[in-house]
Amino acid sequence: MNKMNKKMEYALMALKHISGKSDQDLTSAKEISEQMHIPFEVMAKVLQALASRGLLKAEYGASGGYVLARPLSEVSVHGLSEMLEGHVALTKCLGNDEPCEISGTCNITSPISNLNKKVQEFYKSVSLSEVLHV
Amino acid sequence: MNKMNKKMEYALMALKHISGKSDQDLTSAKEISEQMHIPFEVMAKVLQALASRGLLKAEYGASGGYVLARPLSEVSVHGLSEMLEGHVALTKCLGNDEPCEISGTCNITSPISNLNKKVQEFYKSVSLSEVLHV
DNA sequence: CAAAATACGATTAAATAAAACGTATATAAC
DNA sequence: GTTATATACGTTTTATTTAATCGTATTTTG
Repeated sequence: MNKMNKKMEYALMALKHISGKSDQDLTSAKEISEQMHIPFEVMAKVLQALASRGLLKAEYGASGGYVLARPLSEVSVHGLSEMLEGHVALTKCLGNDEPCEISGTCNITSPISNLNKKVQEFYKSVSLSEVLHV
Repeated sequence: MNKMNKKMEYALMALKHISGKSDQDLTSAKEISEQMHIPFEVMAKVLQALASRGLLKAEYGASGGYVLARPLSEVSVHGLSEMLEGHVALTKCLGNDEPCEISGTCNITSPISNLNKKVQEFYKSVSLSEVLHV
């Protein structure tokens, strides 16, 4: 129940790291992965995901790297997890892609849906700048 | 990030089922597992866990079963997940049993701890009666 | 052109969760 | 008392999910 995954941890570490630098100072995936002792390939993918969703801006080529594209105060924890994982929900059946095998006899369809909504609202209410103290 | 596990789902289903009956009407693990199409052994363990933590009262023998021991308004979602999983936290490093391999270079120790506290407070604020509409 | 960076699909490995198995114990019905 | 049915609980196996690795392409600086 309710555990954070590595992608999320790595993303928070990277954002904390990047937000401590000036806008002209690019940060490479290698730089973060080495300083934080995180596998390079995994860190790179996390940064790519954040860049493709518009939170970071990527510069190609040698001496390239990433820089913040939006202020962290504008992005919530929920927003970040959506950038990394797409649709986020308490259970698979809420994603409506898979109808769930026991949906015919399930007696908590509505309760789960309501709780899910509450949880999402909570995570939407917490900004990244608040979490990271930046 | 933030997914509910099966134990939790099964527990909510069982509590919803049990709470719809009178205090004299015992509910067996078999009854719930068959009606909800949940593996009997798994359902049985969930009920045992809830009984050992005082949320349910167990009656032995033929015609035995479970009955609510405490009102659901007194127990939170956080409380329920603790009954099923013990210590609950966003990350393993917060459980302080395992010190985490990158703790020396981790730059989000305090942010994670603060976020974890907020999340726990949120889940403590939601009662089971509220979730289950009982 | 060579070096160093992002981009991204595919595969493999590790960790976790879920389910199944086996046995013991308690109690009601007969 | 014997049988049937229930809880109790530790162990093992299987399935699923997550994390990490591999391989290759593209871009840009020097």
